[in-house]
Amino acid sequence: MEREFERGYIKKGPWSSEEDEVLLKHVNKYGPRDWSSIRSKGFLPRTGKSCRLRWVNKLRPNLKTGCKFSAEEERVVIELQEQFGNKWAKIATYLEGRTDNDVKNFWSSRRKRMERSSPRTPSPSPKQQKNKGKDVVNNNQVKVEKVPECGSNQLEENFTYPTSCMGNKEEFKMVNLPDLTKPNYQNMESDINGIEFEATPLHTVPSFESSSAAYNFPLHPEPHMDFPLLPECQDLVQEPFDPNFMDMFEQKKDSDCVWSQKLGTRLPTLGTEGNSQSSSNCLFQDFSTEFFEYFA
DNA sequence: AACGGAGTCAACCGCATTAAA
DNA sequence: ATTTAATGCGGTTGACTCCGT
Repeated sequence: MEREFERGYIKKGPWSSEEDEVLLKHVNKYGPRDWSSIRSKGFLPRTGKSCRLRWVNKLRPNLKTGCKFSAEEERVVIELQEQFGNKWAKIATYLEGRTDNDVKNFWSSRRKRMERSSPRTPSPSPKQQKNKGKDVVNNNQVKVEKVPECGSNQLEENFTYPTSCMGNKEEFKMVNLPDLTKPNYQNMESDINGIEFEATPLHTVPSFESSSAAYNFPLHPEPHMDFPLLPECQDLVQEPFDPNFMDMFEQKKDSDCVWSQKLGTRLPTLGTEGNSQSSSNCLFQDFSTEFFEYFA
C-alpha cells in the first residue's frame, strides 16, 4: 500500500477501477499525452507506457469492448493482413472501435485455429503470405459459420466468412459473396484517408486544451481504493463523471453492439461501394488456398 | 464435480521511431 | 548534429473463462 508511492516503485499487473478513474481524469484534463508525467507527478505508480496502453486499449472512447469481431471485420482484417502483413496498428485504423491489440489477438487466435485444423499446412509467415494469395476460388458461394455475436447485420448476409472459427459444420449456411473491385482494393489506403467520418474518428483526438468543457468519462461504480491518492490526485478523482458521456461521440453505450451497422459508411468498402453486383469472385482471388482448405 | 484443452484478453517486454533538449 | 526521453508498435505470455469429457 504505502510502497506504491515510494520512490522508484512501479506497479504492474491488472488495473484497478480507481487507477482507471485517475487515468481518465488525467486524459480528461490534459488530453491523451504526457503519459510519463502521470507517474512523475505522482498520480499513478505506473509507467507512461503502461498508462498509454491502458488508455488506448481499454479506456479510449468508442471502443467495441467485449464484442467479437463481426464477419465483416474479419474480412477486412484478413484482406489487410494479406496486403500489409502484420501491421496491426495500421490495420486497426480501418476498423472502427478496434485496437491494434484486438486485431493482433484476433489474428493469433485465428492462426492457432488454422494450425490445429490443418497441422500439415502451417500458416505461412507474413513474408510468405505477402508473396502469395493469388489463388482463385471458382465458386462465389462458400460455407459460413453462424453469424458471430457482434454486428449481425445486412453486411454479413452479403459476404463470406472464409476460414476461421470453423466448428460444427451443421451451423454453416450458404451466402453470396460480396462484390469487390480491384481498384478500390488497391487504393484502400488512399480511400480511407478521404473518408469523412461522421463522428470522432479513432485517429483524431478532440482538442482537450482548446475547450474548458473537457470530456467526461464513466466512473466505475464501486469505489475501492487499493492505493492511496496523492493530494493532486484527489483533485483528479472527485469531480463527478457524466454518465451520458458517450453521447458526445454520437453513440449509445455499446451494450447492443450495433457498431457494425455503421461499417458500411465508415469503413473502406474494399470495392463493394456502389458496385454491389459485379465480380463476386474478386475477394477470394486475394486469399490463399489455405483459407479454403477447410471446406474441402 | 473435476479436469484438461482451447479460446480470449490484458498487459508486459524489447526494439524502433520520433520529438525535444 | 548528437543525445536523451517519450512514444509507438509487434511479439509474447499468463490469467481467466468456457466447454467438452
